[in-house]
Amino acid sequence: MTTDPATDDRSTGVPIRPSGATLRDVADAAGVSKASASRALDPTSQYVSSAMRARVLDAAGRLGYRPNASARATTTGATAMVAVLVSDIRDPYNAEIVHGVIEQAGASGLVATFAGTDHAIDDEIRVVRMLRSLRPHAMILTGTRSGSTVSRASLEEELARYTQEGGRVVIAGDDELPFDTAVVPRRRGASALVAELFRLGYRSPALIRPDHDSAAARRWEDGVVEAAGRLGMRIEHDSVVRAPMTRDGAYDAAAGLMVRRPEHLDVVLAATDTMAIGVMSAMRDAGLTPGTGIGVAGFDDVVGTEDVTPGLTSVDLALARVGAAAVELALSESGDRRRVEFEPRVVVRGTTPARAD
Amino acid sequence: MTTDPATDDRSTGVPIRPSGATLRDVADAAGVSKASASRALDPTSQYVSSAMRARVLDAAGRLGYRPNASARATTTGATAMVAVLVSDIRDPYNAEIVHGVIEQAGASGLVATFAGTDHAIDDEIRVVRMLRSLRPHAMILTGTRSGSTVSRASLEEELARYTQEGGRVVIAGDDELPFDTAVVPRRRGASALVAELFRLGYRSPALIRPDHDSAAARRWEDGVVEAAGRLGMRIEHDSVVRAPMTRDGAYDAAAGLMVRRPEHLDVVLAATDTMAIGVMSAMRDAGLTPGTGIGVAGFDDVVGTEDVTPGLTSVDLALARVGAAAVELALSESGDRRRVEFEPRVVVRGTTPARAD
DNA sequence: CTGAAAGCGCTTACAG
DNA sequence: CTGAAAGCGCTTACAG
Repeated sequence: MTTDPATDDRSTGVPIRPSGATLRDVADAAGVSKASASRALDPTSQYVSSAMRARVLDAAGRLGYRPNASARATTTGATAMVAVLVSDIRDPYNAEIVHGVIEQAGASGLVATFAGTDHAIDDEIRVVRMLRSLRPHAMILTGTRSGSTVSRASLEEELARYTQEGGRVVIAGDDELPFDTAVVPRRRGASALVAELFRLGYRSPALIRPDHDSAAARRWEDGVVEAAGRLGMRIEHDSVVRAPMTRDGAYDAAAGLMVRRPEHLDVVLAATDTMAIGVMSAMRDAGLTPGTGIGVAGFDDVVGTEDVTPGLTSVDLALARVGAAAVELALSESGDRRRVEFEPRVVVRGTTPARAD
Repeated sequence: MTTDPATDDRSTGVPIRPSGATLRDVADAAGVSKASASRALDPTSQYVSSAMRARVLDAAGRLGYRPNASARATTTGATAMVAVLVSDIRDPYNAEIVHGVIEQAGASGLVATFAGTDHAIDDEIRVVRMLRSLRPHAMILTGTRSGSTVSRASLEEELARYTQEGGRVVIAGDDELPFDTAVVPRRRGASALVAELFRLGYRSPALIRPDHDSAAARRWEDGVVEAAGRLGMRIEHDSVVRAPMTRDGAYDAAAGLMVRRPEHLDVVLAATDTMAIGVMSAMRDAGLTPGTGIGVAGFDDVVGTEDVTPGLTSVDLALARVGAAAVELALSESGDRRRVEFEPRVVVRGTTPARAD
């Protein structure tokens, strides 16, 4: 499906529509020129008599006038829009970021447009090409992407073209493409979690991590290991277990861990909340109560962890704020590449009470 | 925050952008007129010599030309876009529908735009007004909405204005606004579930339903009751329990139910999968195994029910297809109000084995 | 099959 | 403070 870059995408069978009231109509109804009507409708325009503005506003209201954004955009050169490329909107992680984008875009008077890319870089290239037509102020890339090095180069090239046209590109997620980035603070969050657990008296963690090697999983593990090393906590080699990134995968891994029970083990860290819930079940089925004796902590705080008992300690990555920050980056000028990262918030709940000793 | 309908929303501080190659540039590079270039780029245009088309396509490719969608839209009158109003994208139920919309829109050569409305009708009115500026081909409303009767009337009025301009309005969800609707088959799905359970030998269900009176909850209960009545299954009065729509809410309700244990109870139906998972926990904690003796069934099949053991019987509402169908409704002509509804799919898993008797 | 011209609905210098 | 005019980048009859 190699689309010729020059091929057009007109005529999708979409019918032409009649339009509503136009600036001309408003001007006529108010008895002024189009130019004046345009100025009266622009809240930032200075030189307009309030009498005329009132007349124009009144006429516009009566006619239900809405400015034609396309016409405006062909005049001004760009659409008041940010385009978001998201791998899969059904992933709650992405949905949270997207939510932040929508909110912030709305607050900034922009509309947000989305295109799915199904994790494939080749898809993204196609989508970027399509979106360039809309002349959005910015494109925001979120979610993970996988593809060959060649594809990656083509994607960067297509994005570069877009920036040469004056567009802005912002990444919301991992810091791996050469553009402004609103970072999802995985590494920092994992470190903060470990530091907090240390403060609560925990000393010997086990890790349940996904068995695939995603950037996300790697950053979580890096953060954990970094903080543990710094604080002098020991992570035994056999206390790092790989498992499928599901509740059941983590259940099995944790069940095995509970049988072996490494000597000083006092807390199990799972790479996601969903996995942590599997860990809790495995502990229960092994006759243990999470938080009593051995603690449990998750990561991401995006699924309904408030629903489990006892409450699951986790890390809030402020994903909605990441999305909002991406929009802000897109709207502010910049000379060189920028990077914003929020402080993640460790949320201590019942699964990691302070240890008595 | 009553926005004057006539007030403009220009000048959000968004900078003007330079643009890329233009049709003029392509025409010049190919040595033809703008008109010819335009036709050559239009795959449906008949009267173009293939020699010229080749030259133009080549030039466009070299220049990285992308047609300006805004200019095209001001010429043709409408944007190749569907606008989706969604109450909260973080709700997996909505995310699934939205996913279907994005896919189908992409396949139809349209882009999809989203605006959040936070469940409030007044918000939706504001958003519809804003979106009208974009002249999208259609607006798709999804998710639940709450608001006064007055607000509801204003919303319908604003939407009517939009349809008068030639726009199309489609609902993806419950059948309660006077527009084309892609129905989420809750009622039908609940009936089908009960029929299937009947076939498997179940005769005495208990119901755990949300304690608030949403349209969704009502439709589920209606479907259950209808099928049960039709099949001669009895639902005892004290076997319908209201509970908060969370795992824990359902847990408590089910725990109470297990203590009382209505005489012939053989299956517990929960209004959502999340609630069903709470029911399963309560049963376990009461020393029972879900599916052995008493069955459990959820609804929606949207959360990761494949992760629980035994697998949870549920109903797949085909939400992505609902989203896709909404786009299709938006693109096809219609005289009067239409309504499409898919057959939901009952997914039988380990929690409801066939009963021996 | 191809080109010159008009027009879509707006905004923005440029003159008053 | 107000208006006439030009221009944004396209598409589409209308003549060749």
